Amino acid sequence: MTGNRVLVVDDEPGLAHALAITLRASGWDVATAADGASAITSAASRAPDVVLLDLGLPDMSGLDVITAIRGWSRVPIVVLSARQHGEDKVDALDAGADDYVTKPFAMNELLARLRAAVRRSSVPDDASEAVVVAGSLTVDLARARVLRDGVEVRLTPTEWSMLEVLVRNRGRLVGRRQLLQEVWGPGYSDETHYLRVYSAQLRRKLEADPAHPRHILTQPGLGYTFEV
Amino acid sequence: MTGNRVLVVDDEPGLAHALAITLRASGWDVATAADGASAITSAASRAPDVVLLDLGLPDMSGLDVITAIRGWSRVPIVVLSARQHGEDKVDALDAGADDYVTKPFAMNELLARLRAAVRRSSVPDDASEAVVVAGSLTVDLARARVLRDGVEVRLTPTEWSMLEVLVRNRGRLVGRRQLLQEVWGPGYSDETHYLRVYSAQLRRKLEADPAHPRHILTQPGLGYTFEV
DNA sequence: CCTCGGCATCAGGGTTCCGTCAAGACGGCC
DNA sequence: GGCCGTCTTGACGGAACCCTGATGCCGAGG
Repeated sequence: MTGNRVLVVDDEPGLAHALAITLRASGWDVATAADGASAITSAASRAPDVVLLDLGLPDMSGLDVITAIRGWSRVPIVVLSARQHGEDKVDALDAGADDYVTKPFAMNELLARLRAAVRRSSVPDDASEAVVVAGSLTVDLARARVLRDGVEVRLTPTEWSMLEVLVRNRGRLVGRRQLLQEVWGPGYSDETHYLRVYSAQLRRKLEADPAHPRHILTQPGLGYTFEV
Repeated sequence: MTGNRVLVVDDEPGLAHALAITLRASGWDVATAADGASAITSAASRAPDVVLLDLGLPDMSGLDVITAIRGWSRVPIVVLSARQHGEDKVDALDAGADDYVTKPFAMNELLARLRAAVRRSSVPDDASEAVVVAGSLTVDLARARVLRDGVEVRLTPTEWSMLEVLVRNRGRLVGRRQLLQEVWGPGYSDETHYLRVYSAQLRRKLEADPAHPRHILTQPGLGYTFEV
């Protein structure tokens, strides 16, 4: 776990300093930023392995920082926030954050979550020859085919498109809006009914027990996740 | 994987810098270009092993850059784009790009695709594999001949061209647009009717039961696949 | 207790897509 | 010029698919 780069974004010098010391002691290569603008440029120029982002910044909203970084990078973002309520937790995760830690926090927990975030993101995705196996399901992204218990399952174009997006983002939350845009195109961001219809069809074709799915999971209010 | 040369074409300094750092850390020899004109000249003078091209350039369309490079070089081109929807993905692949990565992307995925692109380009077609046997069918790609149950089947030039594309991509999905472009050339991307006519003719000549084909399979809404 | 919003499921109708046949259009060759 | 194989284009039946509305379920909130 040594040598991984973390970008710490926090405007409180004391906390930022404490975090930097602790992280360096754990073998991290630490860079810091005190505001949103420098956080974005630093994320671009230094290519960190994970970003630790405090939502309370002086110059801009933490959500905008997430959105800006997500404009081009999938680097894992772990959010740090004082808010107790789940309101902005949902917003942050929807904007593209990977995990969420509420202040006050235990340093051990924070370290564990950073490690977990890096571990998840380091799963390579060689799409040109990708065959994803999830239980009795086999999804061949190159051939556009799905096998269930070894037999081919016939999917319609829209079903396949939706499954493809979910599988390419396997293990990650795919927001309702993102899913709608990637499958149906821009302008369909609010047709959430489509998602229900097609997730149900996919589950009927792919899940052993469609009422209790094990792979195509609903994250209420957020979106869907494909679990391996 | 060391020593391979990559040309990074991106007009965002931050992102280009981040890409250069990450690629160098992975053993690539990196050159950069910030606009389309210098990208083309650099591709010509430096002869990179792969080109990583951001579609959003200031001076010219990314598609024109692809077309220009394809005018004299077969270097693999991996396209980077902000668009979520597959609209210009199809355009880029039709113009001659080899692969496509959508922002936001995971660095691991990008590295994997670059490696895959170089690997594919460095493995020329092996003459020993130029004869493909599928059931009672034998397709000789080098001699442009087809045998069915040992007797030669006479194909028209267009029929052979379509079969050749399918067989060279045997086991993989060949998209409708890709098929049309490779057989009829650019500008025929929407003439899907041709595909129906010629797939029917090929099936009549090659399949034992043309109504229930075992080799030339259609994937509704997507394209065709040759199955061995 | 009732309402309300989000999710899952089902069914039908309009539309698109595929396969098929066949008639012109085109071009090479004698 | 006429013949012949090939390519293009049109028409049509049937199947598959996509969208949409209706209904029921569940949990949150008043």
